[in-house]
Amino acid sequence: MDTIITRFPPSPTGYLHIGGVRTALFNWLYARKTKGKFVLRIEDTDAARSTKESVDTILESLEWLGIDWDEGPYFQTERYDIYNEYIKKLLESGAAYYCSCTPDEVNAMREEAKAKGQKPMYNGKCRARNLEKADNTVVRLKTPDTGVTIVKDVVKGDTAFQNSEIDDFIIQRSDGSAMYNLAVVIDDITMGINTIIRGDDHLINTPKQMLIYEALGADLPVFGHVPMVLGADKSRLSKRHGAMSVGEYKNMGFLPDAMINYLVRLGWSHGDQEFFKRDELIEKFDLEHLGRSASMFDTNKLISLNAKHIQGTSPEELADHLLFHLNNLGIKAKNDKFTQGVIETLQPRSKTLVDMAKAAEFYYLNEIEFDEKAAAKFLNSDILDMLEKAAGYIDDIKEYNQEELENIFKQIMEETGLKFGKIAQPLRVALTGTTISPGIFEMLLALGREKTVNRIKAAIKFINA
RNA sequence: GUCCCCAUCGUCUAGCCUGGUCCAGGACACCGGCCUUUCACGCCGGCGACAGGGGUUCGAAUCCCCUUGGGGACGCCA
Repeated sequence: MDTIITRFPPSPTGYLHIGGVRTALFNWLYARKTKGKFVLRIEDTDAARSTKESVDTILESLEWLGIDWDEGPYFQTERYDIYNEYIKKLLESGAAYYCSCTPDEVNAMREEAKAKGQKPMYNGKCRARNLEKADNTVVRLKTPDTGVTIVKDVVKGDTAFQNSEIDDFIIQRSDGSAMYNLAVVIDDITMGINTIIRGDDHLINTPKQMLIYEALGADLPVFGHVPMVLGADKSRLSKRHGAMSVGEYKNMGFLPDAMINYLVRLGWSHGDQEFFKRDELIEKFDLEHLGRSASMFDTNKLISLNAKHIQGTSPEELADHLLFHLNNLGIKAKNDKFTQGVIETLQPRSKTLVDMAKAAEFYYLNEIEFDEKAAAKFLNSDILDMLEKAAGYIDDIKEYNQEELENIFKQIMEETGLKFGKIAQPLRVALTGTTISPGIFEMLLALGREKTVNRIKAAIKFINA
């Protein structure tokens, strides 16, 4: 087989949503897996709705997800000359013709067809009129009246469409611009796209597009129509289902790798495996195991996968992503040993990076603010002696490591007669302000000796006040 | 209205193509327990599905038909 060339063609009429990302992912994965090429094309022929901002956010989202492209972005609005060239060919060969019917007239035709219990269609009125180009003429493709067009689809199998169900659709508007179905086909032909994975809302467009390939004598690509992603109520994903854009998921503290893992797994499977690292996805992805039925977006599953990715990613790499969320909390941190140590203590107990950033906050504070209940329960004069000892011993040890710290705890337990829990919990409040934190030793280590001692002293002051 | 697609636990899915190893496996969520210095992680267990009806067959989640349900498309949008 020749080099696989896939593409992702978003229209810049809004942010990049989850369903779009998923099809982008399938195409990207397939290209990467086969060492092929992945082309990015912006379908901006709808002048009224396309915006530069949308293009920017789409590009940003793809970059955040780590979906890179080998060619493009191409813009359809810059390719009108190419489309016109092909439209001219189609006109010359008689495969297309000018039509002067007004929108009102065409509407009437549709109503008429509907009344007869048929699919609403243009009736081919201008087909044999041999009209010349004029101000208000559009160009239509002459489609066959009989026979069937069979879409061979790698995920759905064969689907036959009666040609009588396909009307002479418009390929060029009266203002001279190309319509979607034509632009897509011309682009795919000229860009050498040979594998097209897209949402199954396009399945109905496919026979139309095949007719254009045929009229041009071009080779057909491989088609694969994947089911759409539905909201939790089984309806089409829309704003009322909450977060839709990729950027929102970034803000909610999801890792790009988790996002990718979840989205690919939604509609594709590799036996029972749920967790995939990025490279593993590229290695194992295939077209054979794409599902045929629509699936619903489940945030819970995304969250759990995110937690697993947080656990399975190095602190150093995690830090790059966490800094963004720390910054959102007003914490200026760097990707250094300290932050990496902090992360290590938080990895098993964070489901999102937002959780992690919040839980990490106390490490960076200069002064701890004590939770009222926690302080009332644990910071009282009974433990003054213990805190004094802790501050002193910790300050004195030669090596600030787990072994030494454990020894100190043993010593304090002996000297005070307190059980481990009676020491750990007040200390926890002294150091973090609350009763909830990572394990006492790992936290002590991540905090560092200086902060630890200072905080214990501050707690002593607090009790004495 | 017409055409098209789809149908396994609440959700994501394995199994379906190449019928028997499936009184249907995994994961998320939920519930219980264990572990334990708090919170988590982890571990163990539980709950829970082949949409319905007809065929074909010795045998069907798997093949065929119908019904029902869900989704999509019918634009000088993409």
